Amino acid sequence: MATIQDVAMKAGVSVATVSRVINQSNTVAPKSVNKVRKAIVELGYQPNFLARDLRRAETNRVLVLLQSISNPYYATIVKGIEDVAQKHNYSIMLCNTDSEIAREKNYIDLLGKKVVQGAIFLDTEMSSEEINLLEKNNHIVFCCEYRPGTQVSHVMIDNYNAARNMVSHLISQGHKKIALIAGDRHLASTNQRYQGYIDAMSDAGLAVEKQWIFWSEESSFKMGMRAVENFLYSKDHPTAVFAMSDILAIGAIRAVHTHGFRVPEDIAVAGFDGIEYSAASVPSLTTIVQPNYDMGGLAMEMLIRKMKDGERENKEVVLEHELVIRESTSRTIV
Amino acid sequence: MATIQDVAMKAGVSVATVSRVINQSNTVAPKSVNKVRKAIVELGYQPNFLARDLRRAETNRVLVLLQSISNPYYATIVKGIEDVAQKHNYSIMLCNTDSEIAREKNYIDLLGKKVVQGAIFLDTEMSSEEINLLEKNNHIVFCCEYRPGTQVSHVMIDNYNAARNMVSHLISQGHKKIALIAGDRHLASTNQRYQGYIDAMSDAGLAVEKQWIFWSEESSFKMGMRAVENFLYSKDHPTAVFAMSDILAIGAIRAVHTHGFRVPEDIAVAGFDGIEYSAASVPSLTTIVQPNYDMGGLAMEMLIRKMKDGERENKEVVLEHELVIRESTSRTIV
DNA sequence: TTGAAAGCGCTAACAA
DNA sequence: TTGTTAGCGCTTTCAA
Repeated sequence: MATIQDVAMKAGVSVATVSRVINQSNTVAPKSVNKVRKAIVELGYQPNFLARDLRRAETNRVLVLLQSISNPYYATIVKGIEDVAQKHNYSIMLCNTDSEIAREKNYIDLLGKKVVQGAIFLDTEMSSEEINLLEKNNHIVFCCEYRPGTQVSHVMIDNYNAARNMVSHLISQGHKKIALIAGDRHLASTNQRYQGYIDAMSDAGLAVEKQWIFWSEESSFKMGMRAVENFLYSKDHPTAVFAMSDILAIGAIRAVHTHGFRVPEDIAVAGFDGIEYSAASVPSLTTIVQPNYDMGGLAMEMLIRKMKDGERENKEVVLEHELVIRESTSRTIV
Repeated sequence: MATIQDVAMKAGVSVATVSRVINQSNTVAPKSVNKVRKAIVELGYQPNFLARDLRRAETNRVLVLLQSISNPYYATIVKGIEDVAQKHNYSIMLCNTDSEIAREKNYIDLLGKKVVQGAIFLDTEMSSEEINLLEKNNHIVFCCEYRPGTQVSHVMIDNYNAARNMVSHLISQGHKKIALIAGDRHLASTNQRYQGYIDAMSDAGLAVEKQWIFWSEESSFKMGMRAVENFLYSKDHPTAVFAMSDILAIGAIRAVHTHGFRVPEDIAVAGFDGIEYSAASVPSLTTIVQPNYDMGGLAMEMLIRKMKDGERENKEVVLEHELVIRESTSRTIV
């Protein structure tokens, strides 16, 4: 384990000079640069980042907190974050919280412990008070989600109008009885989408039956299936289902099939998010495509401005969504 | 930003005593413990881990390298790794390489730079020489995969027999013309599965046509679709397709449908991995379920033994797989 | 253009 | 039971 001392010794210069070479200072004589380079190669030297980071009081590392990487929705967002991070010489620590508060707390502590310089939340179990407190002393940004009652930068789509668009589409296909598979009530996006659904229905003069709404804390195939089983055997059952995530929607499609009905002929199903699988499922899934890559990238850029330029202001950035109509809601296509 | 100095000052003790309290040494007088605890709370002190890690020359952090979190196959493995890591007080750094050698190199350098103490590879672009070199000076373990020609601990299933089982199942369903969608040729698992396919066919006295084998470097829906399009319009087209991953298989199913054929009636499709989708797809997918959670956990345990106990020996651990038959290959079920 | 030396915040050996 | 102090490996200021 060669240290900078060893390199200095071998090259016959001081550690300061070695440090200058490593950090591309241009005040080192070419001859010295060569000697140092040679010594570095010969010793297989790599600088100890713990020492460097301690000394510089910066790690160029940020935390990215998500519920679980098993949710494909996150994949593209993370790619956007990573690409921007890399461009600015930051690296990211991806952390699965599994929605466990203790696990999340552990990771968040990495901020106070100086292991990371900032954090992007794709998801959190913290209360709005905790979030506001955290924001006071740390650089944080929310991506694709945020907690109502907090003042923290975030980048999102217009979830209210996206949901409205989707429900209007279903109505335009002739549906009058439209069920909703809703997500976690604590999330802003859930509430906004819920309101979009309610308003679209009421604007069309359609009633919303309580038994058509299924609340699912968790976005999983299983919950999508369970929701459909709930609807199918209720009296006056819905002819269309709007799920707040593609995963829920795909579970819903599966359950409709399992029970011997067809999508979209018997029941139409629509999702939300635009994950890759939405295009590959059978039938392909009508969904709201979120600009996930860009949202991730923008969130990272906002975070970098906070960390580098000390920007204190918190902003809301809203990006465009897109309604993509596919087989699962199309009466004309099989 | 309170430091240990500040706490010592406030509590009226030395930094050593504060350090002892933080690290649960039981040689501190209860009265001192209380004073220190109080000061810590009042100052909102958190130890600087960069300093601690530098001093201790350990970070209790390990690297987990994978190609992309968008592959749901990794989700359960990572969960297994994380749970074991947490139990032993390690935390993991999850890194997407995107199969880019430069990005991978960057992450691997974190070993030499002392940011992490070990690494688990779910995937790598490195050559066997590079891997062997890396293993000399670092603690590394391969999980669910390995590179032939390397001497590195790894945990896997018996890919050869798993593939054989699957192809035999297809043959038992009456198929004689069975196509293969193969993965990245550099991976051991690909070669083993390939050989299993070849041997199962030849044991049954069945011919393997060259045009029935589609090599796909990448495990994506798109490649699964492309493969099927290739097969569909070849003369003497196959009646069954064995894909080396569930993602490829689901893409294949999608393409069969798109072209107006049915699964499994016209073409049966089998996958490999046992990802969550495999049960939720329409039709549900016959696949080889790998014990992903256990494989991840075991890999982490092997790594911990190397890091903590300095175990040098490299082992191969082989776990059981399971053939799960579902709709996509079943003639009896619709 | 270079080197000496201070010091980042912590742990741990040693002495008291 | 406690405090003093060296030092982990690096960067950076200051002086030469």
